[in-house]
Amino acid sequence: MATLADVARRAGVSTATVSRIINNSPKPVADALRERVLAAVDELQFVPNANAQQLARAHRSAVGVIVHDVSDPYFAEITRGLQRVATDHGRLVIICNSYRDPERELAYVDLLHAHQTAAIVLAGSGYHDAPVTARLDRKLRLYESTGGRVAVIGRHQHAGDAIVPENEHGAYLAGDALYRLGHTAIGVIAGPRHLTTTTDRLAGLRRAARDHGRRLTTRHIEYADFDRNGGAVAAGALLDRHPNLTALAALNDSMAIGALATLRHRGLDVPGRISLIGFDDMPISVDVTPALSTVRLALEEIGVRAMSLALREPDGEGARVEHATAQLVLRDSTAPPPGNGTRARRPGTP
Amino acid sequence: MATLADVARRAGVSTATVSRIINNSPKPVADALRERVLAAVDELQFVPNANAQQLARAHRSAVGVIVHDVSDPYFAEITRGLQRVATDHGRLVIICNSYRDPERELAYVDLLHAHQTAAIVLAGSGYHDAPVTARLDRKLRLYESTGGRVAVIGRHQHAGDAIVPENEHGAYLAGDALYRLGHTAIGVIAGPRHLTTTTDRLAGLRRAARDHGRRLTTRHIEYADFDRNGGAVAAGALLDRHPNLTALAALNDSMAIGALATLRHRGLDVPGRISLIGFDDMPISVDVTPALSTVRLALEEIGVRAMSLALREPDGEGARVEHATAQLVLRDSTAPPPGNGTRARRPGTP
DNA sequence: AGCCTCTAGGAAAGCGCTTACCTAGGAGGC
DNA sequence: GCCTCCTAGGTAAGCGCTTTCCTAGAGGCT
Repeated sequence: MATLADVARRAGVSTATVSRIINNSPKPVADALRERVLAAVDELQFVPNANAQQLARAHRSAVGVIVHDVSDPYFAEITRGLQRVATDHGRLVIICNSYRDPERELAYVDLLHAHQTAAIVLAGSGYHDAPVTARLDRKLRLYESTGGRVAVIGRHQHAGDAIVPENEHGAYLAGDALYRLGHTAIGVIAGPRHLTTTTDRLAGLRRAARDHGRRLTTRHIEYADFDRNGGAVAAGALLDRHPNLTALAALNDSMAIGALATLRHRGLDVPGRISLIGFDDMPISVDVTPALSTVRLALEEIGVRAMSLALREPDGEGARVEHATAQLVLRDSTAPPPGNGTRARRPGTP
Repeated sequence: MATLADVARRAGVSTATVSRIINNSPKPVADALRERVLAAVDELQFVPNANAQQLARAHRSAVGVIVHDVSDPYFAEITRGLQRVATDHGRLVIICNSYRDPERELAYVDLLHAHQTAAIVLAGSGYHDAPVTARLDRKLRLYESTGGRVAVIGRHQHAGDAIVPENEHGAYLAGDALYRLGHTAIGVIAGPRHLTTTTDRLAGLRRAARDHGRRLTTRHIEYADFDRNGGAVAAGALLDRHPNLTALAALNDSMAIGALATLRHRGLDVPGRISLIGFDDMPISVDVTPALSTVRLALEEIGVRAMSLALREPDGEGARVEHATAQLVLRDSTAPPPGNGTRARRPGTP
């Protein structure tokens, strides 16, 4: 493996000169020399050792991203936004999947810290687990104290800047839409209990119920994994328990799509017999049949904004918190309950 | 930022001892010392500088993954497999999106090389661009010559081990199935011309046509981007050109789903009026209506196998090439053409 | 012609770690 | 009781770069 010194020897110059040339530093270098060095670099197929560069240089460059799971479309979208901005700034992105395991998340923070990344973006729900949260917080602060930048997506606590999606408000919108359509027997397909996203969205649904003079009982809520299969299973459980449900609200689109499969399987027409609404507005949600009513979170844009925060120069004004708006998107999976005279309300896709 | 030396000073020992303790090297250390050091590490919140470690250490640890786009479900699935194996081996994965740009791919190979990753996994179609391919090849070989391991997915050329999906064979199966159902007017929604995956799959379709005494004319092929929108546009173009098509073969599922949207939009019943078949069997393909007939590639497994290759000890027997089998999955989007007496053949989902 | 000022390029000191090699002291053998 | 052999721990030489500081020579000025 060729080193800087090899190149220098080959070109008959000092390592300092080679270094200046390959990093095209402002220091002027004679053209003849420059060419000789470049030729040597080429002949030796020299690739500078990035670890050595990082060590010797003061500034940091790469940025780390910790998400629950990139292969989940929700995070895939966010990640796309994160990447775009990072790439535009010439930054390398290191993506880490925590698979919703807080311990792994902690380990990754250490790891990114150790690798001297310029920033860490933490995307995904927080946990209802005080000790873990506190530990995370400490690590993040420590990282910040060494000059690292932190941006979190979707959690309130912790250090650094934050993008917080309107989870409560969005869920309120979804619930409100269902009640307005005339539904009274609504089942909720919730995510894992220990995730704050679950409780935030549930809270919105509860508030909508209250506003319509109803209450969401625990027996109408089924907790499951935030994925397709979780949704399928939860829908089944809910239906077994309350055969007369006329609407299902899923706390994300993946679960809603799973629920849709269960409903289809059981021969329940959507939205004729039962309405279904999701959350997130994943790209695929328009392609299922019926097209899914949902709450839109501009996922890619959230990524873009988060990375912009992570890359901004700290202005000494402390952490910045931005909200990401949620927006109701009524498509074809919601309608008035059967037997309700109200005429179908189908604003369609905007 | 605390360094090893700070910890050593604090604990009143040498840096060598601290290093040994935090890396729990085999060298024995008295318990009293170990505790003192660990306490110091804790008090100082010491996080070792990974760059310095990498530089000083001989062995490499992280592995780099270059994919076209993680947010594309095809790559998301593969990546999931890659990650799982890497994590099981305690390796950090660095994911890089090339966004199908060969130049960016080249740059990422350099970058991963520079960062001294232990292996590079390159996933995604190759390019019909000899100069670029040659450059990539050279870079990869250079990387290998410095001890890096290389594994590629879905391309024939290049250095290192390879997993090659049966693109030609899979497409043959799809085409064959359509012809057997009695279709004669088949339109093909192809990916970008310069990708080898496109030409490989097209070749399979061509062979199927030949075997059934037909020919695939260029006018029956529409090239587009390998994504949902590409499929939607291409389907429209094809239908405009040949209104009597009774079947559409898309070269991947994303395009097929886009095509489905166009067909729905135009009021063409699938599969009653027109059949549709995809390729890849993405998880979402069962959830669209009608459920998509397709060719299954065990994506996650491909990722698992690729990472296993990348992490294996080179055995001196040279590059290993493994094939990933393609398997026909007939679901609800394919049927005999309208007016054909043959009774519907619907093996359903396995 | 002599002196001063620039400028291009080199020497060398780190960056924060790992590890081969060395040393001092204690245990054990005779 | 002295010598040898371990062993726990320390010393210091790198790993491959960047960058500060320095030097030598060229050119300009009077």
